[in-house]
Amino acid sequence: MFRINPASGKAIYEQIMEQVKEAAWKGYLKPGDALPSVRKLALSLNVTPNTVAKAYQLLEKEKVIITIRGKGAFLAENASQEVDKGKMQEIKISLKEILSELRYEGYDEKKIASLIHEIYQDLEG
Amino acid sequence: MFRINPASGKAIYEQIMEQVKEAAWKGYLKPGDALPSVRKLALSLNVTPNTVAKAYQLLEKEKVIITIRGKGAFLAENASQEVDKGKMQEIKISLKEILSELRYEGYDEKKIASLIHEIYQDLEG
Amino acid sequence: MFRINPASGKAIYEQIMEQVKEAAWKGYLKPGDALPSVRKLALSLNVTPNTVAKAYQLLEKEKVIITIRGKGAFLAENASQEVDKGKMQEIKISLKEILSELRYEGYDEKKIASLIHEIYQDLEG
Amino acid sequence: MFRINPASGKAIYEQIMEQVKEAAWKGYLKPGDALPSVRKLALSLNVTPNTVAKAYQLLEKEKVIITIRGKGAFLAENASQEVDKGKMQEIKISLKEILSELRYEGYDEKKIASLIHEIYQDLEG
DNA sequence: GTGGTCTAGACCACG
DNA sequence: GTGGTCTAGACCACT
Repeated sequence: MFRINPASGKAIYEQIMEQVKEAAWKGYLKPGDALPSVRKLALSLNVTPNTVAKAYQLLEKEKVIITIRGKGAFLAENASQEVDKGKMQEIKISLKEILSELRYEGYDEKKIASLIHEIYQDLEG
Repeated sequence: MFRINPASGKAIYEQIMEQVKEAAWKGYLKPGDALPSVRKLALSLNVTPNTVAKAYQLLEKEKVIITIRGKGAFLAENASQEVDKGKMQEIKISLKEILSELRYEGYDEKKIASLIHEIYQDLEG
Repeated sequence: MFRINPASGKAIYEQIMEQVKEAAWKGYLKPGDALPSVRKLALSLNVTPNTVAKAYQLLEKEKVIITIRGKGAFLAENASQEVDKGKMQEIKISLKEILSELRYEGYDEKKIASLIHEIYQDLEG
Repeated sequence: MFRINPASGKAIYEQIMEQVKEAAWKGYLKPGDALPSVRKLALSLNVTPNTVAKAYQLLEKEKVIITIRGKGAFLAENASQEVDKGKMQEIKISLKEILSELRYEGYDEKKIASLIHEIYQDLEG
């Protein structure tokens, strides 16, 4: 269900968090749905349970999931709202960094716009 | 000349690198201009010279500056002229991911273009 | 596993980098293999961990190894597979200069080929 | 007469030494010929006289030139022999390093030989 | 004065 | 345990 890339530079627990959020966001997981147990997910990702547990704890803090002792973790009722809230800000920050890089590579606003157009068309295709 | 924020979460040497690039882009530094010496910048930023040196060495690897032993560091003549192919590909991939996410968020090309414009203006400030 | 010569004139971190590359080339290290940890290698070479870390970080920039926080450093999967274009051009330029000098020394293509062969055999040993 | 590149990474005094040796070797300077004075050369290279003086002193140590107080520096009678002596060893070392790099980039002896051939033909052309 | 390298030690995040 | 970063101080070569 989830995939991680240990060599990506990003912390594994963050990758797990992102994947849960993405699943919630794209509708693969709906409010009330059960998440895989810490142990099972740890096994399937070939990671220590500690790492998965950390991701789940942080997700609960962000009110994306709810954990019930002895039963497991479930997607919160208003998870997608919570997810959306942070998402746009993250996207904007990433976009800002990339634009800054592009600018340094000699791209002015016009060239950037044209690049964006090109990539967007690529997505549609 | 440069400012860093030790509490920003980003490594100091990375912040220095970004500021040099930004100064180059905004024209505060022109090709051939001398950068502040490692020691002086370290003093003014209240950082150890090692940290500044690390930033400068990485900038030299990226061909943003040229350092000459015993003389100092200077903005490279062709800074940002020849676009780094490998880097551009990385940037395009990141951009593609972000655009893809934006589309999920319901952004069409027009809204994306407007968002880009907004962020770009922000960078100029 | 690795040996350095502090009196060789070459920087220690460069020697480490070369030795890793050599081990990769000679097959002592295969893609995915773990490198000795920064601290262990530092101990066995009688160097500070910083020096080893510098070598490893530069090797990662060159995509020779992959480091994973908390796990260690590993030989990259595609080490030496995709040839670095920029680097190849630098190598060719150097080679051209050397061949030019050899020609001045009176070496014709045949003698050069024989010299190359001799040095190459030397490397293998 | 001489050209240096302050950004080449090589020490300037070494570059001057190499250029004198090259001039001797290629016959531009013959035994007994006067070298430019320290001050004049320093001026024309836009370098401090100290740097030129250092190069000349080392060249005298290597018996490539002879300096006479109040008169200047002159190419030694047997300069080209002295020059040749060290030259081949330097070339071999450089060649070894380059072959090592090539090997790491995935070139086996056959590919190296073919590359050498190609570059050699280029020189002839 | 300049940058390049190294040491010895520390703290942090991650697994 | 791992690597990533930073500090404080040292020595060196070069200009």
